[in-house]
Amino acid sequence: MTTPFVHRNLPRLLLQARESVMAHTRPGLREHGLSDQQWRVLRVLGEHGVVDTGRVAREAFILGPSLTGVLGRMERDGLISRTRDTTDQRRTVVEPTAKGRKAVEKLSHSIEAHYAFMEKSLGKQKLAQLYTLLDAVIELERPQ
Amino acid sequence: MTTPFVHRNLPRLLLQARESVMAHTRPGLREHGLSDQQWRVLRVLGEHGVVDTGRVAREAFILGPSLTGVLGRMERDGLISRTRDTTDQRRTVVEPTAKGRKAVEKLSHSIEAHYAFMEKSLGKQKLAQLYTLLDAVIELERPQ
DNA sequence: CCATTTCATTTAACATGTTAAATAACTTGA
DNA sequence: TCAAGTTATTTAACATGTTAAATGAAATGG
Repeated sequence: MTTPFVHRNLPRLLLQARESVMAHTRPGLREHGLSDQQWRVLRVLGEHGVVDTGRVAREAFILGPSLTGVLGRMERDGLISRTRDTTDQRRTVVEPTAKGRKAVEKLSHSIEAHYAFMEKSLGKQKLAQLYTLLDAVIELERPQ
Repeated sequence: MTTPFVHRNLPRLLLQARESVMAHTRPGLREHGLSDQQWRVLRVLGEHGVVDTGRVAREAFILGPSLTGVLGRMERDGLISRTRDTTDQRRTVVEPTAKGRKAVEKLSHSIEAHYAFMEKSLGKQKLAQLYTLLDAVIELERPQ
């Protein structure tokens, strides 16, 4: 039996690229005591202020059950607060604390600087091209 | 405080693209009782036959401690066998069983078919372009 | 108005990711 | 040759991913 693979390994390549980008961001996150996932949550909160859990899950790309734990630890660490939605008691509403907002404020600057670095070293066009191609790949398998 | 983010969220985009591709592959893997990681291991074994754990870890992009568990369950499920390297007793050598090889054989076909589909719907050039851009991003942060 | 259905989140059980420390086997230099 | 350093893998402890089932609160139709 010969090697049955002809093409590059796309999932692995995507995983590796992601790791490569995060390798740059992670040290900053860790300085603030944040995991990757906690940062994703904070980023969503930084964009929208007060958000229900469902939306956090969608935008941070974290599954519900996983998010339950993440939010629990973030609350424990004083990064967010959770309350029940008064109009719909099924929903949980999440809000960053002052500490959480401060982390977003500081980290967002260094992350934007990283994008500037990538635009410079890779080329602004190529980066835009990458976004477009990734969007296209995502669109390929969209259900319905 | 205004929204502090200007750029697209590249790590999230990469994660989403990966999920999108895997969404197509996963059902086939599950039919064979394979997790994503188990498939990555089998793919490496399909490419090299007999490999030591360290190389599996590198090529399947799985950290050592994580791999220990994955290989344990794969051995339990009759997909691989493990032996000590005779010349260097520190190393563990991994080999696919007949069952494991059969899974690689079958799945590699449907996965190659998926690449054909992506080349057709996205364009062969664009896919190649995506590979190139991802390689460039990976190269950006290479240490040393 | 209430039984049924739908929806949002959590719990449970197991697999995997991640870092640090432990183990065990090689390697090296005095 | 042997103590010290290095390398490969595993163990430990905790965080996260993943699927199915449970819980509890709207919504809906008869």
